[in-house]
Amino acid sequence: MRKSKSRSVERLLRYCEFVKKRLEEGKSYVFSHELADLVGVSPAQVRQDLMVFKIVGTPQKGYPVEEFYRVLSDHLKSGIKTKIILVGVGNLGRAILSYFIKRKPNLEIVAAFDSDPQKTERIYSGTRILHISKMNDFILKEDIKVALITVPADSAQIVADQIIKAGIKCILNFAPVALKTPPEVFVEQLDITLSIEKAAYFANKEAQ
Amino acid sequence: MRKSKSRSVERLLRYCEFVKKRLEEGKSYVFSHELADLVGVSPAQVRQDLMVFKIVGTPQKGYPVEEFYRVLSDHLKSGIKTKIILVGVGNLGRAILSYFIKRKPNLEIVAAFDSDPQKTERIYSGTRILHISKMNDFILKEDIKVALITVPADSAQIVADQIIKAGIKCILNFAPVALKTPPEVFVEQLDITLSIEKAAYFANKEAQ
DNA sequence: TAATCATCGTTAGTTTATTAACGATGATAG
DNA sequence: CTATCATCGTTAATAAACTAACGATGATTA
Repeated sequence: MRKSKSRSVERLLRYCEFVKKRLEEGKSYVFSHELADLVGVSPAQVRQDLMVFKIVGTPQKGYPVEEFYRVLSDHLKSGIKTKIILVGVGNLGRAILSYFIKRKPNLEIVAAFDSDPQKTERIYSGTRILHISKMNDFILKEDIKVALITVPADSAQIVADQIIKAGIKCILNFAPVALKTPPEVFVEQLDITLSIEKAAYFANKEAQ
Repeated sequence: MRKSKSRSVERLLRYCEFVKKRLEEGKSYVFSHELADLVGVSPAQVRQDLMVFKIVGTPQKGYPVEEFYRVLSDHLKSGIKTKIILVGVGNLGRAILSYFIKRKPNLEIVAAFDSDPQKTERIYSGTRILHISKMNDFILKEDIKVALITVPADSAQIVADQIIKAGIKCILNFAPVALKTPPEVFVEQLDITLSIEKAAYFANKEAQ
């Protein structure tokens, strides 16, 4: 899948949340440089992002918050709640389950899966944990499109192949391997340990 | 800080780990396309990464694993264990503490900090949790250079300013705001919720 | 020995992402 | 009323990240 708009989508999601807050505060306008500060890019980048959506601002006033929010939330949020599954209830999987629960109203982790029978058929942080043998059916019946992979590195590709065959279209991969997937599947890599290692690397380099 | 080498550092860390495994398996050589598959780039990119370190391979055989590992680990890992602190012991902070513990032998989260006295002066997942008022001294005395920020969005900047003043050089920011920092400080943004939202966005777009 | 071929090192080119620049606008102040 | 000026929309330029391409190498096979 084209990652082309990937970064801009991140920004748009942030803009949207920020502008919603503005709206609730009763403010009518917002400037590009305020949004730029929020997400850490130049005002030019913000204006470019908004250009695509024909959100027009006026100099001296900025962008009208109400229209801004309406247009963006229309584009970004589908009316329905997006159902998500998590695969791999190890340390990281549990960490994410306990962190993410009810964090966003229109996103829900509806089930988690693991191959270890000791971990399954119970509830963790409000989420059902089922045996991996039930995963295919679940994805199909519940029409799940988004999955978080939190299995060890050497199982990640196997899991990915399996869930893609079952109908998953978007994967957040927390395992430290690159997944081979068909081009229409969106994959985002998110390796916390690697990020920490990288930070440590820069810290030690600076020191010299 | 120049993010220039940031992505290549990620790859080098992965190469290093992979090559170490190869070494333990008793294999003598590794090909660029094997490393490319591992990290999800082209073999050309891998060869370019290695060029910088003068790691030379031979056609038909590939790169010599032993020299490869020696050169890279020399460059990437400092001999000493890197000490890390975590600021903000909410859901996310606890999640990371419980996940990360003893994951990498030369990285250690040596303490966590929070402003809530109810959470402090105890141990969570093997990590001491101290009151935030002790943070400055701790950073100075223990010579900490790396910090994970897991506080809510509206406190993140305040925390960042404070720890940078105390001597922190590298920040992993899990809060959903861009931090304003001096150019010599390395900041990595890591917003799990945002990534999930983004995946949900693509899932819903695909559906149409 | 000679031909083949996978892979190497390196340079050039492409794509993606972001910033710079600049004329246009229209609110505000003199 | 006019001048000023912050900000807008848009295009051009720059920077970063990655891939393509190609001659060179040297192991393998005929």
